[in-house]
Amino acid sequence: MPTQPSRRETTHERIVEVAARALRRNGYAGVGVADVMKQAGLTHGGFYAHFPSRDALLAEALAHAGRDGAALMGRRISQRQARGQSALRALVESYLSDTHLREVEGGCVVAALGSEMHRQTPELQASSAERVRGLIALVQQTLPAQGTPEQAMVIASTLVGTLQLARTLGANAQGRALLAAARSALLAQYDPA
Amino acid sequence: MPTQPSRRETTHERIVEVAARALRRNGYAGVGVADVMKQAGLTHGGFYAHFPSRDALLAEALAHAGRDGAALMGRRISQRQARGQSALRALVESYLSDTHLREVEGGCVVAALGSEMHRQTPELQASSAERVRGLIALVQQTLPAQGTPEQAMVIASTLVGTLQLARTLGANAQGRALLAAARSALLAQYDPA
DNA sequence: TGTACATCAGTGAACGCGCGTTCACTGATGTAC
DNA sequence: TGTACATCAGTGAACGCGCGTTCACTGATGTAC
Repeated sequence: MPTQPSRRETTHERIVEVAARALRRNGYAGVGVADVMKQAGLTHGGFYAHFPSRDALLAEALAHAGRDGAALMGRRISQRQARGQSALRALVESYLSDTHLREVEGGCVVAALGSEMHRQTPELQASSAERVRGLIALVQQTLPAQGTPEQAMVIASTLVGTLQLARTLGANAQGRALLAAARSALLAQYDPA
Repeated sequence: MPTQPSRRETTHERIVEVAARALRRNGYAGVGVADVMKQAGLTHGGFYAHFPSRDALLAEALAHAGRDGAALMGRRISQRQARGQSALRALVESYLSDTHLREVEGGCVVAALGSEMHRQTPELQASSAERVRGLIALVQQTLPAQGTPEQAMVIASTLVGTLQLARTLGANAQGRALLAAARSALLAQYDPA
């Protein structure tokens, strides 16, 4: 059985969770040590008992955000599959939903940080590339057996690009029209049910 | 005939050009007043004779980057069309080229800033949305007459998402494979020549 | 069970640095006569 | 054409502020006996 986490571990985890949300909401530059600590109910002085540097926090937060977003997406896909949707349709409709459009801080980290990823330190870049491969793998899992890796890559790219452009246009008719267009195009091509 | 620009106007333009490149290379947070002025061959003190604030510079730089990227893409598309490619193929192969993968600071501003756009001030957001609509319009122009606005939206989203994910994977085999996958998928579907 | 002590998580003041912004000043350009 | 003056673009020192980081200290938790 797993030993129950110490107070220190609980706090550490809470800081990372807060940072993982701040990272998606505000971007890399928007994650401040004092701010994160305050949101975790602590003072900023204690930070360096948990992390050697702000960069180390970012690395943990990025990995956490990846797991977090994937877990949420996984739950939503399962719900839709339980209602009889194909795996691919469940993914496309979850990812390109109005909910995901608005919910940046709990959503897909690749969509939230896509254009900033290649500007980070080598460590963060490597971890970011891992997040991208994870998203492609998630898409691949929803494809039927004859689905190719190339198809998974293209679908993942379209999902990310659509969500970003829709967020830029805003959570209004324009943004929603963009989501709707991508949903029907993807489903028409890859899920002709 | 156009009056020739004053010294002041020439300098102003030079600052904006430098900022437009810095913006795409480093993101919004990576554009520093002192840095831009230095790259423009000036000292930072003179900045406020040209712009009321750093934000005002960002607004001009964003618009400039949009025109700049579109102009470059336009030239490349024309070159390819002159060699007999269809407009759509020319766009897809230019946008998803290895060159564009590496050339962030002179390339498409929507790809360079996509995930940061919705976090900016209302003025910058509005201008960013304009850049997105501009990209969609550019795609629309390359579609055959029966092409729909929805198709243009989806293609634009795929282009942006693919370029970002490829840049995150790196200018190596992985990144290039992603570009190649999207090129052939888009051409197979929308340009069955 | 109770007492004394060690360990540990967190506090809050202070630091150095970079950045946006301001401003008095300089040197060059242009204009009046 | 030449001189005197006004205008203007750019300089460089200085400012205030926020942020990452450090550190001496406190109060609570746990351990030894």
